[in-house]
Amino acid sequence: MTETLSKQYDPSELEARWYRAWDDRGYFKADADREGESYTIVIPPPNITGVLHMGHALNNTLQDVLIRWKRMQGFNVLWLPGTDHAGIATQNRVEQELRAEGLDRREMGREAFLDRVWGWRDKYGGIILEQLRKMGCSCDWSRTRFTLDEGLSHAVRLVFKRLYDEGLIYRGTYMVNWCPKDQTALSDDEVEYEQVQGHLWHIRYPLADGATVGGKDHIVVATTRPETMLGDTAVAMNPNDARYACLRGKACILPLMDRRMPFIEDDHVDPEFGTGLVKVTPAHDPNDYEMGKRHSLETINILHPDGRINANGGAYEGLDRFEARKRVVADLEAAGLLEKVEDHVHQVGHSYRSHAIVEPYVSEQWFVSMRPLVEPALRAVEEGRVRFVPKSWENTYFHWMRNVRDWCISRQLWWGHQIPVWYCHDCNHMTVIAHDEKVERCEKCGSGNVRQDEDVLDTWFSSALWPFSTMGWPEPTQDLKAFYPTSALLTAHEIIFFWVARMIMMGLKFMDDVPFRDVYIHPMVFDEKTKKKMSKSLGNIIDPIEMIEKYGTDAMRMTVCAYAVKGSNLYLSEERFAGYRNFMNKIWNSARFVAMNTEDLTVADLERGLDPAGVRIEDRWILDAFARTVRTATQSLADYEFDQFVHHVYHFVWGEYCDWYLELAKGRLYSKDDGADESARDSERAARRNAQIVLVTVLEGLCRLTHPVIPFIAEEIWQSLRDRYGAVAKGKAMGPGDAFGLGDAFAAESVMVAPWPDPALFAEMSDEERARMEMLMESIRAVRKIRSEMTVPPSEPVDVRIADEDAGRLEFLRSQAHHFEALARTGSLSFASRAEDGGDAATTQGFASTAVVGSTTISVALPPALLEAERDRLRKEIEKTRSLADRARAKLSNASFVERAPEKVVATERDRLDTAERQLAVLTARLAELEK
RNA sequence: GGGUGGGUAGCUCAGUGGGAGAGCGCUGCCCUUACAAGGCAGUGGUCGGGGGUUCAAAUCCCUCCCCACCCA
Repeated sequence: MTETLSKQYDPSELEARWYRAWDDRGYFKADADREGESYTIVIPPPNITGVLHMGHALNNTLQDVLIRWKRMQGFNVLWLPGTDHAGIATQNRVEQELRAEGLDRREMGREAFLDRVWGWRDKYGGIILEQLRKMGCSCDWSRTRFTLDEGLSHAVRLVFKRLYDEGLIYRGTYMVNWCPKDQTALSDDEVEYEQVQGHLWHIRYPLADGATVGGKDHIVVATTRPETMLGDTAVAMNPNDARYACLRGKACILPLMDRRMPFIEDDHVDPEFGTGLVKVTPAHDPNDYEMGKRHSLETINILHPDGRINANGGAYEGLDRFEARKRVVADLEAAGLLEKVEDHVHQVGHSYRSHAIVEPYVSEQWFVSMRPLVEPALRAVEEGRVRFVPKSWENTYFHWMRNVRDWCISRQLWWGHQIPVWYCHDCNHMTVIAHDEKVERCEKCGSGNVRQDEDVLDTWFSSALWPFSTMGWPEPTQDLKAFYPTSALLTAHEIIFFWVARMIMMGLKFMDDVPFRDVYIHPMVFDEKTKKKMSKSLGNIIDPIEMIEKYGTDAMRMTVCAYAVKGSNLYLSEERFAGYRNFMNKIWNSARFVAMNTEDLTVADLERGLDPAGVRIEDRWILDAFARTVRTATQSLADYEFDQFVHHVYHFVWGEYCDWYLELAKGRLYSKDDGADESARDSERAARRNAQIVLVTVLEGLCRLTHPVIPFIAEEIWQSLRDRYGAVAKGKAMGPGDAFGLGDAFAAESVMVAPWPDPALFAEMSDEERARMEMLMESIRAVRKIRSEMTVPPSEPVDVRIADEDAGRLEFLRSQAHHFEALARTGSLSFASRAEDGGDAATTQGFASTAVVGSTTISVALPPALLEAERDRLRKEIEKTRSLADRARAKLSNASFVERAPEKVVATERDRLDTAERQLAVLTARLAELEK
């Protein structure tokens, strides 16, 4: 498809092209009839009102990484996408539009309004799914679901009916959280508590019938919401509070309302708080509501549903609750009844949707009885049938589950699943049905005088069914059989209560099995500069689409994976994205390098494989490093350690493949086969071919390994390789013992459906050999370091002498002389078997700078002018080495260390001391010479 | 008030009993024919404070301080 890789890495062009190709070829589609183990994820359905933010980008990238990885591993994969109708948010959005047009939903009626919302949804509700495509998400779009789809709505009604029939759903008048702005009830979880700087007003309530306490004719109560006094019906004290024992049986007069109220005694009153006396407002405070029930107090509701004071508020009728507060306080002050006002910081509940202050409000609502559902859901996690990752989130889950109250599920909205209950006006019977037909007659008395409940269900009620309602439940579909329970759920911790816990309950209740095996809780996205959660109102948003346009999708994906550290927040700034765009550029250019240097490499060459005679240590080293990278990186994915996966890949690509292997291979690649005799030319050609084979093999494997995170660039490069080497026979061994599986990989038409790289196909090297390779690299680095510290211009060759008493090491280094020339730009290179001979290198110029690598002494010839600089360098080096030696010596001279520490540790310490002392000897001797 | 997580390099974070690490940033040198979105080399840390256990503590225990989030 792609002939050559373009000079410039241009993400936007190739991303669009590949996404279309994958989609056209049907790679995203799951097949429920396929044999084999399945791997399933259902998407946390984004709201239709949403536009993609960084949290979505993270959430969906991680899901796509897992899905692409498992797909390559051969699992029968399903990633099921969809959206959530988001009752309050969507209704608000459309009402806003209406207001701008001077319209009101109540005037237009329910049906017309719902038409309008559906219209809005058809127009805007799919935006976020389009954005997921742009992110490269490999969802099965043919299975896209919406919580208000007919199938899912039927599931909702059926669940409602079954729970109702079992007595687990009930209707009743209770105190709920009320949002006066949206005029609807909210569940406990939909209330967010924010710290607010408020006041504590101390109010005098006169005692009735001329009574006194402590010489005063009034008592004092403290409150943060003075306007609620309009609904007070008692004053409470602790029964053990001796101070107020004399008030027993007495009464007081409620100011402004002139209401006579009893004193009651209740254990819940804290004698330490405030004056030890509390006003009791049963209609507007949850604690007072309970107290009111215990003492049979009158419950006086003083609020209209929109937050204005109603007729029970006397003179304050019609005022908004906040205006009423001001007026009540002013009037109390005027009457001399305001004892004092204190500043008071407290938590105030706000609606998580409208952000209006929530009122405790008594009304008739529908509830789900939680206790019977909680028990099995708790056990599922306790017994490990559902596993939280990181595990610590289990505590959050347990704590919530053990303290949960019944769930208020009715909402005074129109957009949503209307409650499937018909009330009979004649016999008061409730007819509850699951099918989607209008109920004409009461099922009990047959009366046609029936009316459906106006309200809709909490959006989370339908989300709770998502893992099975999306697969066709209650029908026994093939999808359910193949893909339920799902494998993993990925989400942020903020919806563990809203969603995760409820899915577990509903899954166990209606599917008789958990909805997912793993729950991976990923971090929340924060802004690196402000250290705050990204939010529109703070203006600290990083728009993922903008990042994609600037840096490419792959860079965006890799960035969020790199920072998806377990159990931590994710702090992002734009520079991070640029960093990983640079990484894409790096891979791109390494692929170009490979292409430019393998033009004469043929399919037959690859099939013939490595020529054993020409395999070099660096070839084995890079194959070994790649195998190890595959192992550790794969384990990282299995552990949901996306940051570690990125780290391993990054280090291999940049630090090993590019920085070292490509450089080490250049000598062979650039060699002109114009050698003296035929056999020399042949062996040079074989060596060159080996380097080419290794370059291509590792690059191909890298494409497969990185594909889950950076699918586009991986595919582009992989296809460019396949264009040239796709004909390599399947299962063909690539040389003695080196079956890299290249042919098997290219049997796939896309890297997306190619097999996951198998580290066992790459021969790993022994520890000794690896150490040898590392010694070579360290020696090269030692020369470079001296060059750099002595400011020798890069273009100027330096003469180097390498001395080692270990004949094996010396011989090895001698065999690598060409690498010193290429990577450290050495001029004349000589070898000596005695360390003292190192100084000979000086003969050419004036003196030599010395470095010690293990038992090897490396001497770099330098001009006399640098003599003093070298002395300084040596002194520093000696200082460092000496402190190392001292530390080791101190440990070893400690008798209890030698006695009690494991033998291995002691041996390591001895080695350390030996090495340091040997280095010291060489370095101090050199310094002494130079100081002569 | 209760709970959870955390405090390690300028920044973001790994590291959970045996010589303090990564990426980015920063400094110096270099347009060396894959890549200046680059190369080579380097700087940088009383591992929040104090105490303890241990031959040995960033790591385990106690205590204090600070931050974040959740719950009431």
